[in-house]
Formats: sequence, structure tokens, C-alpha cells
Amino acid sequence: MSGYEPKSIESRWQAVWAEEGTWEVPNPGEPGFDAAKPKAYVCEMLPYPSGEPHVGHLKCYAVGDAIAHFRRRQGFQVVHPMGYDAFGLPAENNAIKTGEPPRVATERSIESFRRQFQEWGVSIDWSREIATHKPEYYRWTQWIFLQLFEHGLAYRTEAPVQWCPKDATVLANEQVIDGRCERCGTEVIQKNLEQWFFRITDYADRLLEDFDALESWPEHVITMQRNWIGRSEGAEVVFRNTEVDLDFPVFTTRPDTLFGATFFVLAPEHPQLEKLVAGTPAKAAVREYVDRVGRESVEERGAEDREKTGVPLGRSVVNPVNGEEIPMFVADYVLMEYGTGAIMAVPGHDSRDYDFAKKFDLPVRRVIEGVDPEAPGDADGLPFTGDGPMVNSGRFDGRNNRDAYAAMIEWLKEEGRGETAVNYRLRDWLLSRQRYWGAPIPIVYCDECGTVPVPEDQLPVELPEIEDYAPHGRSPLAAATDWVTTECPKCGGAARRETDTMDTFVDSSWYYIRYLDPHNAEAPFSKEAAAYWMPVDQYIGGVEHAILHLMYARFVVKALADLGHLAVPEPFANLFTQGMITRDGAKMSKSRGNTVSPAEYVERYGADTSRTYVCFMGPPERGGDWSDEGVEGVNRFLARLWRLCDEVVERTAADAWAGDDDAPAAGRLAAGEGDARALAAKAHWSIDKATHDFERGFQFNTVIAAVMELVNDAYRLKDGLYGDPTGDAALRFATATAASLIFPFAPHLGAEVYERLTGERVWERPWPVADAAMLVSDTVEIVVQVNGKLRDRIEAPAAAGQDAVLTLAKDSDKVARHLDGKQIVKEIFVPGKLVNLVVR
RNA sequence: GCCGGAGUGGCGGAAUUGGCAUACGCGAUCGACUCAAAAUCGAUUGCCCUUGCGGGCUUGUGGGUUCGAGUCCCACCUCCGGCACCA
Repeated sequence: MSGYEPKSIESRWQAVWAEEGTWEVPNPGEPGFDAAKPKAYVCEMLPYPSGEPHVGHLKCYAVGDAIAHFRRRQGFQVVHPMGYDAFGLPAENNAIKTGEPPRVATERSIESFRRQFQEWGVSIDWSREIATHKPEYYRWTQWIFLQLFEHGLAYRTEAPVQWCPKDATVLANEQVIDGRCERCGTEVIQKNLEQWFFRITDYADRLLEDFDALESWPEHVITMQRNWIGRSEGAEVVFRNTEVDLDFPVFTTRPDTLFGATFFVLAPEHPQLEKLVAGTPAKAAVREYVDRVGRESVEERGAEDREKTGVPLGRSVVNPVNGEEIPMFVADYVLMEYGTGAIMAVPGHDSRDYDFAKKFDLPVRRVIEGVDPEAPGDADGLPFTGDGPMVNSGRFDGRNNRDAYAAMIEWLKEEGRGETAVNYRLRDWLLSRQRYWGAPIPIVYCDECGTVPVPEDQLPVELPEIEDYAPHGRSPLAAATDWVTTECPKCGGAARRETDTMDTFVDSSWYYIRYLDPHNAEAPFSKEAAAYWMPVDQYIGGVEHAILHLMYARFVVKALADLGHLAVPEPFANLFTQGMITRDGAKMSKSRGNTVSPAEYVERYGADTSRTYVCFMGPPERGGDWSDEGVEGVNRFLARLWRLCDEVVERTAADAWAGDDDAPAAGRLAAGEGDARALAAKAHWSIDKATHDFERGFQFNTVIAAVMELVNDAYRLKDGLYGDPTGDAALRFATATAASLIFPFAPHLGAEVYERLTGERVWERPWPVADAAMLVSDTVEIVVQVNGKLRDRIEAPAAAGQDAVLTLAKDSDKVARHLDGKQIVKEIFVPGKLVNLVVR
């Protein structure tokens, strides 16, 4: 006998899988492709290679690999690829600090990730490996940009954008968290800059509608995206200023409160502001106010409980529903980015407008009856945001505001002063970055021809090597004059290249399609390969990508589908988001010193223990706190299985049981009795439980618990079973079954134990199927309750009917004691389970 | 404020359809093996009362439905996550 030595076991099987390319799968039309098998595309979010993998990676790939193994053995053709999201800011910031080129640091990190994934024994098809910073990959990222450009889905415009002063780059709205840069935490400021955008807003409705096309996504992720898109239905209503003769459309979700509008507010960035106050006494105050707001950070301006501020314009607009002139203001609580940058203010029924009205002593008018019991408001019960009968609303008086809603819009339409409108919170995707380490935007500027796309046959536009990575308010690429200077593809004249690079979310928006045809030099992917494998059947990753990556990927797939390159509307049919692992109850961070290095645990306990532990901690969608004792518990279990195998191999006849399809042994076990049958039955119970929990989703902790129970039973019973042919068969069967079921989590140990017992490779064996006959027994335990309280458990024949079981139940002393002197008023019988006697 | 999720032993967690609450693991206690320790194997382990037999209580709180509720309904409390001056 020898102890459990994960190192030698693990390296042995890793060598087999690497040499034989065990996890490689062919595409349709390639040698070895099996058209009869259904396909399953299992994909974990690709890692961002920075430093070394952390426990979050371990968990993600352990979970994904368990699913991949389970599906393979259920007869699916599984593609399970891997790649690296190699462009991005951290590598570049490191370069600025150390002078080491981003490529060098990134590729070193990729090496480390690849080596560790192999040491973890993850079943990856390495022939499909990609990295987004390689020209053969980003060439096609550029191609996708050009496709979108040519179809009007990519455009360049000057816009107020979020700018991070520290990273010296613009950010997407999605990358600004609480007014701070997602990467470095610096407060962002607004700047007007020429930037590239993708027209994701064109897809707002389809991004919402197609949630229905998904098979299984976590509800909260869908909700987050729904909120982010922020679709609101309402009306656009035009208010007119007669003094300078300008129309001011506003968007409102409450046209029913139009009669309650008592003033009108423009955002400080509103383009008509200048014209309105030009040459008026208000001009100086307005300019001063606008300047002050402009200097404030996004965070300051968005702060909670911020006092309302603003300046009157000395102008007014006409309320189209009643002809009233209402005064105009500029105030920073109105945002230029949303709606039209102007609002009608209804202080009686909107708390923000109410606050402003109080501050500036403006009239507050009630147009809907009612008082909000939660927030009673002032002496008149205003503001009131609920529903009720309308008042002070002319011909609408007396009608419920909800009923009058449509009629109001209809009436506005007839008057030519408004119409139905839909607004979104979603903004277009700002994708240009003034940074070096990204895919260059394939655009050339020519004095004659303007903005010219680089022709497809000139791709990739390669990222040049440079010396100075620091941004100086423009992309570091701008300093590479030789590279910037080029000739116009259209006229051949002098031209310069676009020096901005693409947001890394563009790189990662389509990588899962490239996996399907990673070496294609003619196209980003073959339509056939994509048609066969897409969509991803199971996508796995952290919930931190709930909005950004997942929405961008959905957009890109929809756009590619519209342009005829793809046949699916959605990239990911099923999404699983794993919870975060903490240490000592806190998020792991280097500064806190509570990080867990997977490499260290793999070294000490082996990959099988580390992987099985992260799957056993609890439901993987929830987070969990890392515990060294927990790791040891799992290690103990795997070592127990190992020693069981050792002993069983040594002490039982080699031919007692020869594998899953060993019919004579199975028959003998089914016919057997006593402990041998009990252990065989337990093995079938484990198969049933494991299969069921796998199919239900990601109940890995209970799958592993079921295998632990099986191993525990084998230990309890083994000494009485050795030497008897049926006992030997039961032990071999139970041990091999434990190995087979634990294989998706502990592939090396699973393979080793299974091979020692059967001579077979477990991954080539189908997932076991429980024998229904072994799941039932002749007798059942019946719970006996009196008035719903448990009083006894009795053995009864499985076939016994109600009368027989009730008689048995009443015969029990423990039950009889509680029936004494009472009258049975009701008898409940649940076959095979329970009896409840109701007494008085 | 809005949206989403969760409250079960000392801890992580389990409990298919309303039917044995606390599976499995950790921790703890005891025993076997050992000169001893580690490792291993075995037993016990929700709380309270009781020498014992046994009894009572228990799934965040309060109510309800039911023969029977962790599970269903109503009200509330707490915690976590996301969004938030979005008209």
C-alpha cells in the first residue's frame, strides 16, 4: 500500500491527455467528426492575463470543466476552448512604470496561466487557443469594426465624454462607477472630444426583447441589463418660446401631469441656452452658473441629497395644453444625456421639481387627487406621485390619470404639439481609447477624402513597437510618426492613421466565435463552424461582467447576424455566474494580505483537492469563504477513496467485477442480499443523486456529498464483504462508481482509481445510469405521527396497503402511548412515507 | 428611493411535489492503534429538562392556510448585491 500522492498521479494523466490531445474536437467536415452526436459548447469567460491565476480563476474553470466532463460522458460532442484577453490597461500601466513592453509582461503571464491550467488538468482543446493581442486575432477585430463602420453602426463624433485624468483616456459610461474610473478609482471629468462610437442604442429594443430567446440566465443579470438599458415609455411634448422663436421638446413619462407644469428647466449643457440669454440681463449669471457646473466632477454633481441649484433665464415657454406662460431656468439636476436635456417641471407630482420649486418659491399645483401615505408631503399632501382622479386639468377633470394617459397623448398629436415617445438610458458604446496597448482602429484620415476605412486586404493594421508608453493627452501611438504617416487608400495622397485603439471589450465581444475556427486566415470564422457550434450552450463567469461584456457581446452578435455572418440572435443560451470567494470574510486583495494562491494549494494538496474543494464549498453561484480546514477535509476524502481503492484492489478478486457493462456481476449484485446488496444499492443511489443534481444545474456540493456518502458506506461495510464473490463485486463496483462520479471534479484521481479497478479509461465510459430496480427495496420505513408529531418509525413491506400500515402503526408502543384515552378523528396515509393519526 | 437575492446547529451548508429538519464537510468530545505524537479507524455531537426511560422546544419575527409548513399566503425585521437627480 502506498499513500495518496497527487503529484505523480496528476502528472501522469496530464501527460496522457496532452500527448493524445484527448479534449480536441473536430469541426464539421474534419476527420473524426461525428455527426450523430449532439453538440455542446461549454465556455468560461477568457482570463485577462495579468500576473498569475487567482482562486476566482480556479473556481470558474473547475466549475466549467465539471460541466464539460459531464456533458462529454452523456454523449455530447463538447467543445471547451481557452484563450487570453491580452490587451488592456494594467499591462500598459506596468509598462509606463517599469519600461517593460506590455507584450513581454502579457506573454509571460499567458505562459503562467497556460501552465497552471494544464496543472489543474482542465479539459481544454488546446488546438483552439487564441490571444486577442496577436495580429492574426485582432486583424478580425478590426474587420468587425469595419463591417460596423460600413453599415453605419460605427461613427465618430464630438461628444461630452467621461475622461479619467489619471489614465488619460476616455471611458465608456459602463466603466464609470460612482463617478470614478473603474480601473484606478480616480474621479472622472467630462470633456468634449471626438470619439468613436458603436450604435448599440439601435439595438436597445432587441436587447430587451431577446431576453425571451435565452434558455437560462440568472434573473438578476437580466434585471441589471434591463435597468441599464432603461427603456421608458412616454411622450415628447413641444413647449415654445415665442420671444426668440424656439421650440423646446421635452420627454415625459407623465403626460397626464401636463396641466401641473409650472416652470421649465434646461440642462446647463443645453445647446440653445446661449441663444436664449444672449443680450439679456440674465446672461452673466447663467454663464457663471454653467461654468461652475462644468468644473464639477461627475461624482459631485450626482451626489445624493444634493441641494437643488439653478438660475432663472428671464424667459418663458408656453405650455401647449393650456397656453400658460411658465418661466425657464437652467439647473444641473437636468441632464443633457437623457431625453432632450430639457424638462417640464411638475412640482405637485415630482419630488425633484418640488424641491426646486420650494427653493425658488415657485407655484406648486395639484392636478391629481391623492396623498401618498408613505411620504405625506406638505400641508396639501404634495408632492404626490401616485394615481387618482385628475383636477385642474380642463376637459380631463374627474378622469383617473392612468385612463386619461392615452387620450392626452392622442390630443397632443391632434394639436401637433406632441407624440408618443420612448427613451432609453443606454448610450452608444464609446470604444476609442487614447492608449497604446489595444487593437488600432483601422481608419485613415485624408485631407482630400476625409475619413477612410482601411481596405480589408490591408488588415491587420499592426500595432507598432514604441518606446514611450505614457499618454500625453493623446494616444502614445501619435508619437510613432512613421506609422501614423501613410497614404490614403482611396486617392493615394498623404494621410494619417487614427491613433486611438479599441476598448478591450471589443476584443472580448466575439472571441467565443473565433474559438470555433481559430486558424482561419480568410475570415474571422467559417459560417459552417459557427452555424454548428453557436450559440454557447453554457457560458460561465463572474457576475462583474453582467452588464459590460455580456451586453457588448450580445450587441456584436446581433449586428453580425444582421450583416449575414451569423445565424443566431444571441451568443449565450445559458449563463452561469459564479460567486466570489472571500478570505476571512473579505474580498481578497494584496494590500489586505488575504489572497489565496491556487498554485500553493495545488502544490501542497494537488489539483484534484483544490478543484473539488471550490466545488464543495457551497452552491457555486454563491460566494464562500476560503477555509484551510475545508481544503483538508476534501483532501482527506480523496485520500480515503484512494486507500479504499488500494485495499479493494489488493483484497478482492480481479474478475469480481469488470466494468459498467459487466452483466453477470450486476445480476449477482441485484439478486444479492445483505450488505453486498446494500452497498450496491447505495452506489446506484449515488449515481441517481449525482446525475439528478448535475442535471438540475450546478448543485456540485451535493454531488460531491453523495460520493462521500458512498465512500463512507464502503468503509463501514467492507470488512464484512471481502472474500465473498458478491461482496468483492459490490466493493469493486462501489469504488469504481465513486471514481466515476468524482471524475468531473477530480479527474486525475478519478481516472487512476477507475483504471486500476477496471482497466478502462473513465472519460471514455458513458456517464453511469442508475438501475431503477436497485433504488427500491422490499421494505420501507414509515414515519408515524400523532397530531403531526413524530412518534415512531416502523418497517413495513413496500407493497403494504393503507389498512395494513395503519394496523402496524397502532401496534407500536410508542404510538399507542399517545393514542391512549383519545379518539382518532382522522387518519392520513402517504404510501411509502408516512402515517399521521389525528386524535382528540 | 427602485430592482434583485438571502436569513436553517459552534461554522460552510442539505432538505425533488407541502410529508423523518439539520445530509455532507469543518470544528469539538471520547475511544482504538502508538512508548508518545501525527496520520488513520470507530463512536458521539441542534437546544432545554431528566440518573435513566422519556418529554419539551427549534429553520429571522408575528400572524394565517393545512391532518401536516424551512417550503404556500399576509405583515414586518435584518443582511448582501446592483442601480440611482433618468423627467
